[in-house]
This record gives sequence, structure tokens and C-alpha cells, in this order.
Amino acid sequence: MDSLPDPFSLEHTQVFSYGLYSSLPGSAPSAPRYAGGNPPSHPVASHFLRSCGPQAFGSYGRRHANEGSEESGSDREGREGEEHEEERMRRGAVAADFPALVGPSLSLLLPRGKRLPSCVAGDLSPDLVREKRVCTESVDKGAAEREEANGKERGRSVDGQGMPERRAGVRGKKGAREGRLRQRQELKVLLRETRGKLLELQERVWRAYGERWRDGEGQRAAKGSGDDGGIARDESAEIFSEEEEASDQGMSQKSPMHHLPDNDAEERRDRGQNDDAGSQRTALAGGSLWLDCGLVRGEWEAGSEGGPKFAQTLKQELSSAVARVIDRVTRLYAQSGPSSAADLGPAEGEGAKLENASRVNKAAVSLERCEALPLVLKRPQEKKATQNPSSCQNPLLPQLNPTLPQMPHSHVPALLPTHSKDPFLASFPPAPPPLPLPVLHYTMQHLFARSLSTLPLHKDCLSPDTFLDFSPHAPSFPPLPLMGQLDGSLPASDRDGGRRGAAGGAGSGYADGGDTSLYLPGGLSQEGLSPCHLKKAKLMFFYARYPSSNTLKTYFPDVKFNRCVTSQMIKWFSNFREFFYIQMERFARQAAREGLAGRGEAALRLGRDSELYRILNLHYNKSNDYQVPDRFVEVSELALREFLSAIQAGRDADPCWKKSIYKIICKLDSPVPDSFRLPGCPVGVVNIV
DNA sequence: CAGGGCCCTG
DNA sequence: CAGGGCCCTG
Repeated sequence: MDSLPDPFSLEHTQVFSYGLYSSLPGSAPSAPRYAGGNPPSHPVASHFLRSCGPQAFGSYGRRHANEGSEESGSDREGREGEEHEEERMRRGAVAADFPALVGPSLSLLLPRGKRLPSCVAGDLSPDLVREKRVCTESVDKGAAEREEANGKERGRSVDGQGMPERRAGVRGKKGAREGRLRQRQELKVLLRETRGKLLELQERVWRAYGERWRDGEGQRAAKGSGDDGGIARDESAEIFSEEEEASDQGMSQKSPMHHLPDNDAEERRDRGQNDDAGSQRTALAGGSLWLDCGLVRGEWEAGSEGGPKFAQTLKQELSSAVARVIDRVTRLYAQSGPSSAADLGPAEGEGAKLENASRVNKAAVSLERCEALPLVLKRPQEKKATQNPSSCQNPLLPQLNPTLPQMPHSHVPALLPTHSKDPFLASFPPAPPPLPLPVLHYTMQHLFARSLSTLPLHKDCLSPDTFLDFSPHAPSFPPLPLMGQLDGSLPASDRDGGRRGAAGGAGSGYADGGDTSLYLPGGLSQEGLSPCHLKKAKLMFFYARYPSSNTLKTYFPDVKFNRCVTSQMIKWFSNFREFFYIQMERFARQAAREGLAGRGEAALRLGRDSELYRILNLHYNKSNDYQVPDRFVEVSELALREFLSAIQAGRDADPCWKKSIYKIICKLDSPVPDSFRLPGCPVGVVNIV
């Protein structure tokens, strides 16, 4: 851990002092809660109340219709019941035959043994965090620094000071470039002076002519050709500096992407003195600042510097373009925010507007950081502390709710239902947490969705990636009713219940972040699929490996299904199955190698402390806030045995050997709990996959 | 996880 | 032909 002054390091120090696994949920109502593993959360609120209204699914008619049309669901269930019962009996008999063989002594299905020390992963994160921070800062500073470095490096390299590794490379090329660079620097100085003069001249002309010359080509043509050229160039300078100013204010500091081209522009303007004024005017009249990168002026061919210069200019222009796009998006984002809208007073002029834009923009940038970074940062500390939400004190930031449960994998047994059957939850430290990049993904989607929802973009299936569904009526992030609120309405028949650690009880309330714009009006459905839907689909996989499209429609009432969405969701389940079968086959082969098969089926029990179980749980229930249904464990065991026996019998030589297994598994789907019929995630909190 | 190819089924 | 599933790939 480095000791750099780091704004985010606050999170390391401002920790809550309750110990690992020691705090009871109810004991510290004001403290951030660990509810089974809940992500930090974004402003997300439930629209549960609304869901109970028009979206109160489960009306008999609809359900009936769905089930009826659904490839004879009851039929399938019936067959399944029979077969399953048969299977169970068979297995029971075998288990009785080999009672002594049941045992976790088998490495395959053993409780997870060696694990990567969590400190390894824990140590990674700060590094990444640092990296992230550096990246962020480099957006601001790097630019200025880069230019400075370019300038100073030459000087420094003489006396051998400065960053060795960077200079090593530079030094190699130095000899060849030094002369050129010195020349260029001198030229730049010259250009700055010239620019000053030009500005003076511009001022005079401006005073003399006021705005008259802007009024039309006729007036402009009426002026002397000498003045004309000067004005045109000055106009260019003005535009440029405006552009630059806007960009610079957009970024929190001056960026080289804008600065460097500026120098080039000066250079060009300077050279332009001798150029054909008419052609230059043409270029300017086209507003072709984007093209004003040397190529337009034929600098590429101009001399020996053309190559490097072209490359440099191209890079700068590209960076500049990206920066502008980002600026624009963040600006839009900031402006669409409620507080920032209020923040934006009536602009009294260009300057004021720019200033406001600047403020908003900076706020947006830091908002972005605040919003995204803590999500990454929380992981390392999650075991011992929750982040201090106040570490992000941007006024524009919709307050991150400090009462929200913080992160997945915060396995505090006390928060788990007493019926928790996951021994590894308590007995193992959290798995080395992969950096929650998807969370960042979510953040960016969130950001973009909000920013662009004001734009007339998109429609229907234009984007196959429905995560990027920017339709104003289709925010990518659906309402997320907290099932904790639904306890009363949950059918007692949900035997597997599934829900675990939901919301942690009293006071948890909605996972509100204060941004209601993210939620759908009651009764509406969205066209796109969100990470939440993916999560829900994964949980649904515990019950249905082969859901029909009608089943999907039944259990995703907040999704507006079209061909695109349906096939995407079907594809999801296809991917889920693939993962499932791959794991089953893998473990079956391992079991075959280890000779487990001969030791009875009991040896193939899929205990909840087994590695295989852990892997499956991690994949489908990453945040671990759902109780894996017993039924799923049974199905998995069955699949495992089927794979194993096929492998043992050598049937795996047949290219189609898996199909028979698929057929068996296909029949083992069980009814999805009614709680899945409600929109949103059937879990306590929002957990982005 | 998504895309594409291929196959099977109705 | 469309829908759905598996496989392979990135």
C-alpha cells in the first residue's frame, strides 16, 4: 500500500470498527449493513408499491394462459416428477448401499481447500485503484505534463536527470531529433510572439470595424485583401481559442490535446501569412477546425518533419475528438441532473456560459469518479469496513446512500438467515474478489443512458446490445423492487424461497439513491435488458434450465419482449447451460480419473461445501444473496452422475454423447417461484452481475 | 456473454 | 421457414 496522498485513501482509514463477522445486523442500525452481499449501489429504488398495482401479476387468467401455451409445462413437470422420484429412490438405495463412502474426503467434491490468500487479491486492488486514479488524473494533468515533458526532456536529458526509463527511449532518438526539436521550439517562441501581434492586430481591426465584417461576404469582400487575410486568420484564432477555452474548461485542466494543436495552429497561421488567403478562408469558412491539423495545409508533404508530425497531429486530433465527446457527454449528464440544472443559472454571455459549463463539467467529472471509483475501492476494505460515503462530497452527487448494504461477498453470517446452508459462507474468507468491472460497466451505462436519454437516439433493435438502450422510455435499469418488502405477499409455497439476507430487515427500506428518473413508471416495461435482468435470469436458472420464451415472458413482466430481446434472453440461458454442462463434464472427468465412480453415487454428492457447488453458486448467484434451491443441487448431482457414467461407459467417444444427458436435464426443470413474476430482481438488493 | 454457423424440429 | 439448441470463437 503506498502512502501517496490519496483522496480515496479516506476509505481505508475511515472504517467502521466492528469486527469481521461479528456485528449483528440489528445491533448497529446506523451502520452500513452487510446484507448477504450487496453491492454498493447505485441509486436504485424500488417501485414495489407501483408493482403491486397494475403489475400485480399472477392474475389467474394470465398465468393460466401462459402456462397453457407453455409447451405443456405441467406435462413436463409431471414427467419430471415421476422420473425424479424414480431417480431419488434409486439414489437412495445406492446411498444406503455405500454409506461409508459418503465423504468429503474426495478431493473433487471437497470443501474448497486451498484458496488464493485473500491478501493477494486484496493487494491487487489498491494497485488497480492507484492505476485508476492515475488514469483519471492523467486526463487532467497528463496532457499538460506531456507537453511540458516534451519540452523539458530535451533539456533534462543533457544533465542526465529525470525519469530514466522514459528517457532511455527518448535518448535513443534524441540525437536525430534534437536539432529539429530545438528549431521547432524556437519557432514556437516566434509563433507566440507573432500570435500576440496578431491578437493586437485583431483587436485593432475589431475596434475599427466592429462586427460589420461579420455581416456578410459582400462587406468582407469590400475590405482590402490584406486585411481580409488578417481577419480570416484572426477569426481562426478566435475560433480556436474559443474552442480551446471550451475544451479546457470542460476538462479540469488544460489538455495537451488542445494545447498542442494550438501550437500547430499558430504555426500554420504564421505560415499562412504567405499562403493564399483565399484558400485559407475556404478552409475556415467550412468550420473545418477538425481538419485544421496540417493535412489540410499540405504539411504532410511539406518536409522531412511530415511523418512524425502527421502522426503526432493525428494522435492529437483523435485524442481531442475523444475528449470532446467525453466532455459533451459529461456535460449532458451534468445538465440533466437535477441539482446541476438548478446550478446552471441563466447565462449572461458566452463567458458565463462557459464558466457554468466548466463548473458543471468539473462536477460531472468528479461525480463520475465518485460514482465509479468507490465501487472499485470498496472491495479491499469490505471485510473490515464499509466505505465512508462522505468521501465523495460532490454537491451534484445524488448522495450515495450510506444505509445501503455495501458489497457482495461480505459474508457476515449473522446476516444470513438462520437456515443458511452454505457452510463455506461462514468458514471461508471471501473468495479473492475479482474487480467488479461490470459494476463500472453499469456505471457507465447508467451515465450514458442518463446522458443520452435526452437525445433522439435509437429505436427498437438498432442496437443488439440492449444494455445500450437509450430510449427515454426504456432506461436501462429497471425498477428493482426489494423482495424484502414483499414478504407478506410471497406465497408460502415457495419452498426454496431462495431469498436470503434480503434487505436485512427493518430500516433498510428501498435501495434509494434519490434518482427516480431511473425507474419506470408503473406498468411500463422496457425494451432492453439490464444487468439486473441478467442476474434474475441466472437465479432463474436454478429452477429452469430450458425455459420457453413464454416462461421468460411470464417471469420478466417488466421487459418488453421483441424478437431481439427474446433471443438474447434465450441466448443467456444457452450460455448458462453451457457453463453448467462444462462444469459437470469437467468434474465428472475428474471423478472418473480419481476412480470415484466405483465408490458409489454417494461419493458424487454435491455438498454445499463442495468445490463444484461453489463454482456454480459463484456463477449463477455471484453476490450470494440467494439461497440455492435444493432442487438445483439435486439436478446438478444427477447431471454429474450422468456425465460420469457416460464417460465410464466410454460413450463420450460418440460425438453426440451429451445429447442424452441434455434430454434428461431438460426434463428436470422445476416451477419458478412466484416471486420471480414480479419485476426486478428477486433479491434483497440490487446486485449488478 | 455475444455472435455466427450448423443442425433439428414443427 | 422460423425457432431453438449446441458448438465454437472472440
